Order: sequence, then structure tokens, then C-alpha cells
Amino acid sequence: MKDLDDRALAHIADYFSALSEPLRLKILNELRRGSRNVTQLRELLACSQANVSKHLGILARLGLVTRDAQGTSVFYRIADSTVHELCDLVCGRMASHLKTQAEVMKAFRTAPIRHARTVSPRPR
Amino acid sequence: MKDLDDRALAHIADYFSALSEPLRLKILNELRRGSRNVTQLRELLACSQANVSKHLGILARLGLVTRDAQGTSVFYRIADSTVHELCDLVCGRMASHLKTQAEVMKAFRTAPIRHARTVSPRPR
DNA sequence: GTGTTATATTACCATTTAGTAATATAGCGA
DNA sequence: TCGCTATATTACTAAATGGTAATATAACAC
Repeated sequence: MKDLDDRALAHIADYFSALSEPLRLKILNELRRGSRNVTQLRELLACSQANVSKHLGILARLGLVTRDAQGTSVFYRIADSTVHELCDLVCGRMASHLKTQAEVMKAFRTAPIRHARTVSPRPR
Repeated sequence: MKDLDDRALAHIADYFSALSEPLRLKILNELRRGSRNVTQLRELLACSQANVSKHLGILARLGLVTRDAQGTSVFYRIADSTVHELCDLVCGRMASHLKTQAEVMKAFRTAPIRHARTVSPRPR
């Protein structure tokens, strides 16, 4: 990631954006176990058909999943193995972060956030 | 990523969400070269001070960057080495994806997207 | 053909978000 | 103290986004 033009950057942002919705993460997580059609996902994730179709469309448009039509059903599967690595990375990081975060929360439960700016003197 | 409760999922989504904005990616990319204060980032990225402060606040709140106040300046640096791995993963994937995408675009420049559902017969 | 099922899409609403201008706050130098 | 600089925050607007209900489309069974 050295010299990034705006188009490439927008693509990367879009990619992360696809992963920034809980329902889409649930879909991808479910698809890790194998190919699923819309109805299966709708039942597994307890959401509306229109909604799951919409999110699948987003994931497909960005190339994270692929469509496989079989009769009236459309089966989706993960197209991009990078998805697994990304999620694992974030999950691993999340574990340690949540751990420390929980301790911070316990200490400062009700205290207001203050941006102390007196930490170190200005270098000269 | 086996059994995900909704809170953990929301955290992961938030994490990806932080990476889903071009300007924030630019900031993180710039911070890879070392610690930078707000004014430096403002000049390097050619954006308003309020905007870069806002985005830095988002990144800091999620723990991707840390603050280091020195006098009237506040220096930020990447707090989470995972950021690098994530971006590299996506960039690597992007390269191959854009390559094939470009060829697809060349072929179907003006053609409407059609969802062919006659690929394979329904299994019985 | 009709009816049924599966999926996609459209139109809409509510919420969120990026950006800006203006203001507030904090540290520094004189 | 009084400016001056650096950063954060507030209030606001415009645009994007998630969700839903209704509709459209396509494949199958009959």
C-alpha cells in the first residue's frame, strides 16, 4: 500500500464497507459452512427475504460471494478466501481488545472522557 | 469465528466500518510512515482540520490509533498492527480482482446486468 | 395455460454519516 | 494578563444506508 490513487482507495473502502454490517458478517459466517440459498439464509438468520437478497446483492457486486442458480433457487458461496483471513484477523484482535476494553470500562464506567493534554511538555 | 453473539459481531462490524472510508484509509496509510500530528495530516491529505480531527476521533475511539499530546500538538500513531495486515490483505486481493474486473468491464461496458437463472437444471 | 415457490427489485422511510462553519478549549510565548 | 496556535466539538446539511412492503420475474408442477 504505497501510492494509492483515489479509485483504488475507494475500492478498498468499499470492500471494508461490505464487511461493516452485522447481517452481512452473519451471512458470510454462515457461508463458511458451505453453499446456502436465499431461503436457507433467511431462516438461519431470521430476517426478511428482501433484506437477505439485498445484502447478498451487495456482497456479490463486490465479488465476495458468487451466485449459483439451480432451478428456482440461487445458491451463494464465498468467492474470496481473503474473507476468512480478514475475519480471523479482526476476531483475534477483537479478543484482546475487548479484554482490555472491559477492564477500562470497569474502571471508568461513569467517568466522562477527558482528553488530557498535559501528558508531556512541548519539545523545543 | 464460530459462535458470534450480537455484541461481538457489532464490534467487528464497527472495526471494518472504521476502515470503510477513503480519508480514514489515507490517514492510516500516512501514519504507517510514523507519528503525525493533526496539522501535518491536514496538509498531507489536503482536508479541513475539523474533518481530520473527526476521523481521528473515530479511529481513536475504536483503538486503531493512539493519541500522544505534546504541547499544543497531538500526535497520532497506529496502535494496532492488525491494521497493516488487513490493508495488505485487501490490497493484494484488490490487485487481482481489479485485473479481472477490468477485463469484464471491457467486455460488458454498456451491457445491462442480467441474472441468468438457466445455468443448471434443478436437482431432484 | 394456471398456480406455486424462490429470488430480485422498486419505492419509501428512518437512521446514520461525511463534510463544513463556527465555536470552544488548551497550551505556549511575551 | 493577552494574543496566538493547535485541536476538539457542536450544529447543521446533504448524501448514503438498512429495513420493509409491495411488486416483478423466473422456474417449476400440474
